[in-house]
Amino acid sequence: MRRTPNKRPVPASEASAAFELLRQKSLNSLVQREIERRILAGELTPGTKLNEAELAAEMGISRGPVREAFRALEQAGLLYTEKNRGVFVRQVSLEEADEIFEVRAALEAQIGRLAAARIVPEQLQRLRGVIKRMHAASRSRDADAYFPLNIEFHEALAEVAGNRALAANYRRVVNELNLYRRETLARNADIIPVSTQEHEAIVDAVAKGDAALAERLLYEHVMNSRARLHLALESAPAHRTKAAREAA
Amino acid sequence: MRRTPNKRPVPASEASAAFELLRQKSLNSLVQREIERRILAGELTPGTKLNEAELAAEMGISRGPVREAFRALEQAGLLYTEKNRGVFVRQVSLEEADEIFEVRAALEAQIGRLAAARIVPEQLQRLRGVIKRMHAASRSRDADAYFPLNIEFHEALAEVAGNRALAANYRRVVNELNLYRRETLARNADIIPVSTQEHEAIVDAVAKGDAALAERLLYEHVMNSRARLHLALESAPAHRTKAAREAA
DNA sequence: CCGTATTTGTCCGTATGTATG
DNA sequence: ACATACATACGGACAAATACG
Repeated sequence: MRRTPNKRPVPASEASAAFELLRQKSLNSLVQREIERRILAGELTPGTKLNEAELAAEMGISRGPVREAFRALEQAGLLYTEKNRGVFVRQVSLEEADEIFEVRAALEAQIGRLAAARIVPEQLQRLRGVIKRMHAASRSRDADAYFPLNIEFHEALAEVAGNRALAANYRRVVNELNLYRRETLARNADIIPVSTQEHEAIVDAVAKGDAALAERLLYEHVMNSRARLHLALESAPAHRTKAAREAA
Repeated sequence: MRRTPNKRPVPASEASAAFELLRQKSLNSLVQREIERRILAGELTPGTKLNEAELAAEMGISRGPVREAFRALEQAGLLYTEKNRGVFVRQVSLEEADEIFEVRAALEAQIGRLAAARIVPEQLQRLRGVIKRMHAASRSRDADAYFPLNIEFHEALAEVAGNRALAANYRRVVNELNLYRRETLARNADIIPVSTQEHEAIVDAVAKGDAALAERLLYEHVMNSRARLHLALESAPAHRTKAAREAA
C-alpha cells in the first residue's frame, strides 16, 4: 500500500483555511484558479500583460508557482507567451471566434443528442425552470438577468448529457469564446425573445427524447448565435466602450 | 515599434542548432514537446512516474523548466499530478475512452460537414491516394502499414475542413484516446477491410459535396471504431502483452 | 514502528533580453 | 543611438513530505 491509511488529524492551531487548502492543493493550482477567475470575471481583459513578480508579491508567494500557473493557463488557451517579453491574456479575433463557434456547435449538438436519450424528470424540471425565468427576463427586456440564465441553461444541459469529457471540452470552448472582446459579445436585448424561443424548442425536443431534433436545434442555435453576433457588429461597427454603454 | 527591425546576425561560433532554437523557444516548451513525443510514441506508457530531477539532469537543465512543462502537459491531459508524490502519465479507463469517443464523433462529424463544403481537387486527390494505400494494406493484412494511414487520413481530412480551432480540438481528443492502454487499441487486422470501406465511403461523400452524408458517415465511423474496440476486448479480455503479441 | 534517503514544493539569486528616457 | 531600468528565463538551495529499509 502506497498511501498512509489513517491521516493524522490537523492540530487546531494549524487549521486555518489557507493552511488546510495548502495541504491538498499546491500553490501553482491556486494561482491558476485565481487568474482564471479574474479573466472569466472580466477583471483581466484580453491583451492585458501579467507581471510575474507583481502577482507573486500580491499573493505573498515566490515567482515559481506563478510561472507554473502561466504555463497551464497558456495550454488552456487563456494566456499566450511572448518569449522574454511576458504573458498576456489571450485575444480571440472575430475570425477565430467564427471557427470556435463551429466547434461549439458540434459539441452542443452532441450534448443535445445525448441529453435527449438520458434526461430524467427532475433534470427536465430544472430546465423548464430556467426557461420560465428566461421568459420573465424576456418580458422585462432584462439582459443582465438573461445572460446568466443562458449560461445556466447550457451548463445544465451539458450535465444532463452525462459525459464528463464532453462537458469539459464544451466548457473550454465556451471560455475561449469569452476571450472575444467581452464588451460586444451580443449583449443586445433585442435577441432575447428569439433566443428564449430557441431554448424552449430545444427543451421540448429533449423532453420528447427526439435526439435527432435536439441535435439539429442545438447546432442551429449556436450558429444563429454566431450570426447574431455578426449582425450586432454590423449595426455598431465602432467598438462600444464601457463608458458609452453606461451613458446610454 | 516594439521589436528590433534588423536582427544582428548570429556569430558563427554561437550558431549551433541548439543555441539557435533557444533564441526562439524557451526551455519549458522544448521539454514539453519532448515529453509529449515520448508519450505519444509509446516510450512512456500510461501510469509511468516521471522524475523531475532525473529528466532535468538527462536534458542538462534545471528543474524549473521541467516543472513548467509538467503543468502544461497536465492541462493538456497527458499527465496528472499527485501532490508531494509526483507526476504520472495519464491512464484513460475504458469508461473514459467511451466518453471521449463521443466527443471525437462530434468533432469528426463537423470535420466531415465542413470538408464536404470546402474540399479542393488536389486535397481530394491526396485523400484518394491514402485510400489506395489502405486497400493495399488491407489486401496484405498489414496492420503496421494500415494504422499510420488511418492517422494520415483523419489528419488530412481535418486540414481540409479548414478550421484551426476544430483541428486543434480534434488532435487533443485523439491524443487522449491514445492513453487508453496502448497495446489493445484495436490493432486487430480483421477490422482493416471494413474500416477501409468506411473511409472510402467518407471520401466519396466529401467528393460529392454531400455535407450531411459525410457528417453522418464520420459519426458512425467513430462509433463503429468504439464498438470494434469493445469487440476486441471481449474476444481477448486478458490484456495481451507485448511479449504475447510478438510470440504470435 | 522508526530513522534515513529520496523527491517534491517553494523560494531566491543571477544572467540575459527588452523597454524607455 | 546609448545608457539605464526593468522583466523574464533559468539555475541552485532549502524545507517539507513521502518512500523505503
